[in-house]
Amino acid sequence: MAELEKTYHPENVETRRYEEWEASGAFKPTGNDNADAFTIVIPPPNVTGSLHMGHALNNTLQDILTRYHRMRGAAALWQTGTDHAGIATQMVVERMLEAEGAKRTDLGRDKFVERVWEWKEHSGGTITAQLRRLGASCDWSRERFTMDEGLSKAVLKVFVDLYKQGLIYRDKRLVNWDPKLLTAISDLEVEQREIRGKMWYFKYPIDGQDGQFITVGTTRPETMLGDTGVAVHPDDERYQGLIGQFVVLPIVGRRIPIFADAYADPEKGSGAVKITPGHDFNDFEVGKRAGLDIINIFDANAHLNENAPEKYQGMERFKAREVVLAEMEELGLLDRVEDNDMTVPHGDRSGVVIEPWLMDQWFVDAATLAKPAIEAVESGKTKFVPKNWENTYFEWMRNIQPWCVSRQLWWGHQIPAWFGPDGAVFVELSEEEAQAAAKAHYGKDVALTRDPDVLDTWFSSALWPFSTLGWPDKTPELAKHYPTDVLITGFDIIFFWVARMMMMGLHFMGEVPFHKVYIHALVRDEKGQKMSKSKGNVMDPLDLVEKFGADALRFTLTASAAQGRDVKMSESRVEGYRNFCTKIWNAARFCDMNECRPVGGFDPAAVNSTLNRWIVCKTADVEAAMRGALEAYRFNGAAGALYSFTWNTFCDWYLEFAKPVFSGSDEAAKAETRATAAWVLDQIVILLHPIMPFITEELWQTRGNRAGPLITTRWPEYGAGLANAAANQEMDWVVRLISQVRAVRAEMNVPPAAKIPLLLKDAGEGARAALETHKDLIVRLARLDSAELLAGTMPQGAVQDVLDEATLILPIAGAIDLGAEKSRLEKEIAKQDAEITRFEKKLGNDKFVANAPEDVVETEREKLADAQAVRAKLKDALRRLTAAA
RNA sequence: GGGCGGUUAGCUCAGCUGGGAGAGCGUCUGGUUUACACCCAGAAGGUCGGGGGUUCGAUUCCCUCACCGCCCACCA
Repeated sequence: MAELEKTYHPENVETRRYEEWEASGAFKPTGNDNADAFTIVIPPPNVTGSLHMGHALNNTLQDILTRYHRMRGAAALWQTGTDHAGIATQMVVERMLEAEGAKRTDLGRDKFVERVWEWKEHSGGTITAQLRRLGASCDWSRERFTMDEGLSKAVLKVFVDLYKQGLIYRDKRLVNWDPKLLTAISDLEVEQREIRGKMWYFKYPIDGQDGQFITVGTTRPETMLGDTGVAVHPDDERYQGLIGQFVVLPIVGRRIPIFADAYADPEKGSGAVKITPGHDFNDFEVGKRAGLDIINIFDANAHLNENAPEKYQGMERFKAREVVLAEMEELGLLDRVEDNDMTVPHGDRSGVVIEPWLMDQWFVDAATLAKPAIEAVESGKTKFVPKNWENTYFEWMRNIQPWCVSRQLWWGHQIPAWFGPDGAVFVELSEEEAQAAAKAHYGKDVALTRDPDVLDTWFSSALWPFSTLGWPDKTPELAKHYPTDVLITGFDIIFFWVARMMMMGLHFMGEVPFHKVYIHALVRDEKGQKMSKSKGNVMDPLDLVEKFGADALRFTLTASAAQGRDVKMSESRVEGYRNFCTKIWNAARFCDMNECRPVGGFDPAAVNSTLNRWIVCKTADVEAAMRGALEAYRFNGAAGALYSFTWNTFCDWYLEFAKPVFSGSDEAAKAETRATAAWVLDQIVILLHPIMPFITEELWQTRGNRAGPLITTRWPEYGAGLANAAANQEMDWVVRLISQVRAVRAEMNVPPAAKIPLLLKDAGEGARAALETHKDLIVRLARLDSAELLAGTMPQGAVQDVLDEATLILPIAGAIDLGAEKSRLEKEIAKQDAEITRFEKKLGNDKFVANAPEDVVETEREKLADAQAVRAKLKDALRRLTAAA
């Protein structure tokens, strides 16, 4: 056994252990061919990205589940890869070109895309290296990229199939146009920002009635150049006489109708509203109803185009606003100005104001695809954890809009659509097939032009759970690992990603892509602020890894990951869990020093001493707690149970009690305690491994001759031992432990209720020496009267078990208020009475027995029997207590 | 306008099915005893946001108010 250093140094361990794991193929799901599959697909990080705290949390949780299920014997696959991140990546490379004094358009499409690939090869691996540093045990041999050959094939097939099924179509409608990035974006990529703006009221002269005006309000004066009508509410008394008349649009001189439409709200503004169908989503609908002209006044850069009066042509939109206002004022047509709080759409990548712009784009019929995806969650085929996110999902899915999937970018999957000379479109898997289709259509070969647009990045992400497993080919991986077990992600991409994977998975695979969706919260700084570069409060997970080790960071994130709560990170907490690593390390050192070595064939159920029986029982408890917590996705619960068991139960109590045994002369007790201590430490190492893989692997391998590394050690063999250990424990250990405590006290001349300072003052020489030697333990013993024991150190659910033994414990401990105990017992009995009545009533209800599922009824019967048994025990205890008193 | 979440010790937060008010950090006291000062022992500190209800019993369930945060929609 190698001698352990005094403190644990993660920097000497983590990278080395990780490389060993990866090189040995430990991350591949090949451990057990007959095993059940356990599958997680990673939310593919942007290839341009670097690891932030959200990634660290997200991937730690995935790794915990993967390692946990792998150790439990599953063929665990954590499918990894990265996303091509269309706009983000294109922007990065464009900025690089700018620095070289070049422009994307100078290079041309092919050369540019080549540059992006080059960039990806050189710099795209940052995030995957960082994930390794964190300890992520994903199967790198299966790493995919959304633009690699296989995934691109999947994208093409999905697009073509959906097109031929009528679920993708080309349409001319208003889209969100980003005038900086020069592309359309989807509704989700539009971010509404609060702006303190103004409302300007314009007077529009009525045609043919000098001096008569109708006043309209607007927050965007420049759009008046594209007005083609003025709407008033059909019932609005004020304007009845004007309906059907015309106004002469100032500056432009266009004659446009005043018409009735319920869209105009008499309560708002002047009650009359200018209609600009070309540049406002609502106005577009109103204009369509009223048959208004649609005039587009902007070019792609949101500068005024040839449809605007000459002096405005080429003018930038906000400049045009000023000029319009000045001109209107000069004309005496600016009625008034008011402050107006409003939200203005901005591009989430570019940050500029989004312009509604009329153009041809490709759309996915999301409403049709959403139906089965809604049903799957309604029926529980896919469940969200925490469940309340299902509301968010339903809300969005039930009101889903067509998804604009075409982007005017160069980096991405180019849309497989070709146009003929007359604009007819041919959507096929390849140019050859498109040519063939065109020939069939035209009766001759024609020149085709491919649509230059690419697909929204999220289009390929939507296929991730099956495309990464080989689809459209029928691979063994696809058969074994789809549907995946659980998706772990943040709430911010429920719409972008989760919902779309549900739609695509159900449509193309006929099954949900995952059975569970675990939604974790955002990682914030310690004050609860969202981390952002501009606030300067960003914590780099890699800095924390450097400083405290990956295990400490992982444990911190895990312990903070309470359901439905934001995770607040603070360095002091990471430091605390670094200390926890040291604590474990030193417990192992202590065990080594005392020759506690793993004993082959050790049977935890066969130990004899009270101390050892107790710790074995507690170990079984913590294993059950950890397993239960993980299976309910209560990561913090698992971390908390292991933390307090390791530190408080094992180190503070068990090892302290073990010291007198080790220094004593009872060789048999010594041997058993050594073996037990070694076994418990092994259990701690095993149980902690999913959360803290590095230190546990290091301890596992340095603390004895092992058949293999911990990561590939299978858990069930240990789990069986634990179940056995728990089952064979007698429940009188509390009493026996108290007896032992009393014996130790007696040996040391320590009166049970003594206070330490008093003892020090009054103790005789022998006692003083004992006190000096064993002070910490004695302080603990002094604290450990039966009340403490009752409250703190019992196995779970033990209140009632101990009450059963109350009459035995009470006289021994002698420190308990008998009256209080009596009333407590009486209360417990009353509670059981109530329970019994409730169950009896329920089981006496014929309708319930007849209609409820059998197992439910059976459970109720069991509960009744339990309650009756507990009540009998309580009664007995009460009787004995009364007798004793 | 619709929806979701939060309000527990000085700070950051746990508290799963109603019965003990908790952890870490910080503060104070005492300790370097051969696992650990990244430690040990001990202490102080909370009317679990306000009010009402259900219950033998509410931090926990229901209603309501206040404040904070987030998401969606709308915005002439």
